[in-house]
Amino acid sequence: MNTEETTLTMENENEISEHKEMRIKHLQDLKEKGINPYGSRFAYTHTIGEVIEKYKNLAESEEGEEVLVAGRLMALREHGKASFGNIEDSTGNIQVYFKSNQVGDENYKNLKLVDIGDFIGVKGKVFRTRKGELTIFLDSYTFLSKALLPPPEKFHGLKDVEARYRQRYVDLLSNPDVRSTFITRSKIVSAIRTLLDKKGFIEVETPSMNMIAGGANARPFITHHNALDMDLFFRIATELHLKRLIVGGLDRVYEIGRIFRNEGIDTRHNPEFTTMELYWAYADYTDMMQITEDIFSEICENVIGKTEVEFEGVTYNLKPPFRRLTMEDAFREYAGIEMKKLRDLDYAREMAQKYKLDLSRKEDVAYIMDKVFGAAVEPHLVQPTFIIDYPIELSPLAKKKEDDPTMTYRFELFMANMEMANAFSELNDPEDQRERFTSQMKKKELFNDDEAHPLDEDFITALEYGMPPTGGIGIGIDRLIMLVTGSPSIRDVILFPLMKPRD
RNA sequence: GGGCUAAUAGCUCAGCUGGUAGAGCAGAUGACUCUUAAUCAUCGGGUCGGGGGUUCGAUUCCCUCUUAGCCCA
Repeated sequence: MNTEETTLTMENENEISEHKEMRIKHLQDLKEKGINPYGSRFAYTHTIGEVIEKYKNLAESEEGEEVLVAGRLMALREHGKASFGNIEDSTGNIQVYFKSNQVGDENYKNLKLVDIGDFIGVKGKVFRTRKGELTIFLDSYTFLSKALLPPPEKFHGLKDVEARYRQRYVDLLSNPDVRSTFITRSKIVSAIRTLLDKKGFIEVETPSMNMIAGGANARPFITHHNALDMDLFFRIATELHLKRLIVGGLDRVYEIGRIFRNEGIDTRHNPEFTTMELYWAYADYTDMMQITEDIFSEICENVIGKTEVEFEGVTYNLKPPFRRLTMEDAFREYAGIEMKKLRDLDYAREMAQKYKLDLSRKEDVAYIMDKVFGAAVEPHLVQPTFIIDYPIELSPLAKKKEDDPTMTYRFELFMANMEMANAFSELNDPEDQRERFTSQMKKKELFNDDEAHPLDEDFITALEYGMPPTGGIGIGIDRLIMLVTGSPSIRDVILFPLMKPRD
């Protein structure tokens, strides 16, 4: 397609903005001059960050070596026959100095065809201006790519929340803080891997699409395989496959994986999110508390250099040990409720009413207990707290307690009123597991509960081959990142959060 | 699911009790060879989220839809 056709297509599609029109004109002018606006490989000698680091002590009288640097032009200040600009790459932002009698008259005139947002490659010596700004004194510059659309306002950046999520590329290119959040995200995930690898765990990958979506109580997404003419479910957890691997003799495994839950969207929920699940043979849930403390504190220490994080105006201390509180004690301490009495349906209903809970869908005692806990206790769980020992009905995959078969060896970690982790001593008795699944199925029938755990026959078969006693944990990675980066919404830590289409 | 709020130039935002819109940045043209939110002069840029209603007249008032944010369940 030649230039004229390109322009026509663009103009026909929608009304073209003044800015875009001008930039297309610059593009054409460049082509007419025989300059390719979309260049190719540029062999830079330094990243911008490297130049800044290398010459941070350069004195005003000194002159550095010649460097080649590439980046996006973020600002241009013209002064007749000399101009200052700023170019930026992922490592930093540096000033460049175009001077007519240095780059040559023709090249200097072509600067008119450079727009803010364009990518250029530059060559020149590093020096420091009279005002002390580290600057590259350009001998030449090259066009690397044209930006047909202008970047957002240089001072405020892109503020519109909706636009930031929908067009994350614009958000990223104009807001350095946003880039920094996602770089931190990457560092956190990487630090988790390093820590677990050091502890002898191996990272594995298990299927995202399955015939059965198990490992949690949640509604799955459904998809369809055409060649097999078969419906499949996207995973809602990685648990059941990872435990199969424990059966198979991989004694320490983890997976950092995307999971999908067909539920509402708010500041703490995105339909797809990332969990780290870990299973450790011959360990139990007390070991899981230990490793949770290790992960949270070490990750903080490694990534932000301290074990205190600021989130929504509150300082959280992630230095171990975290407080440990049984669910029973938590009910008593924060709500004055005797948990055992909640097993009485009338009393449970009474409490549900007290906390104005909607019971239209499910009426079973365990469900109410869970909801009452959420309403009466969770708001009090600010600093990191392990809530220990959960009722058996809420924990179909956890081992029951030896001294109380109505309870399981399970804990959840709460912090900032968010559930951050969920762990248990894994149920490894296949007969017990079958009973748990069966009672979940009954719940499904009785209460039309579409979040009840499905029966996974193959998983029971795996347990029949024998699974060692095992401790397992799942950690919500997105929420961990929210905490560490101080991001109030999960959408701030997911690059491309799910958005409803416009219109 | 319910309530509240928001949507105005490419971006950030003003716009009073209704009289068809302004600024800054960005852009164009010109001046300027050490500026850095450069400066100065001139100029262009808007289906005021979509649809409907009230009115002589609606960005403004009413209804409705869409999207987003916050709070509640």
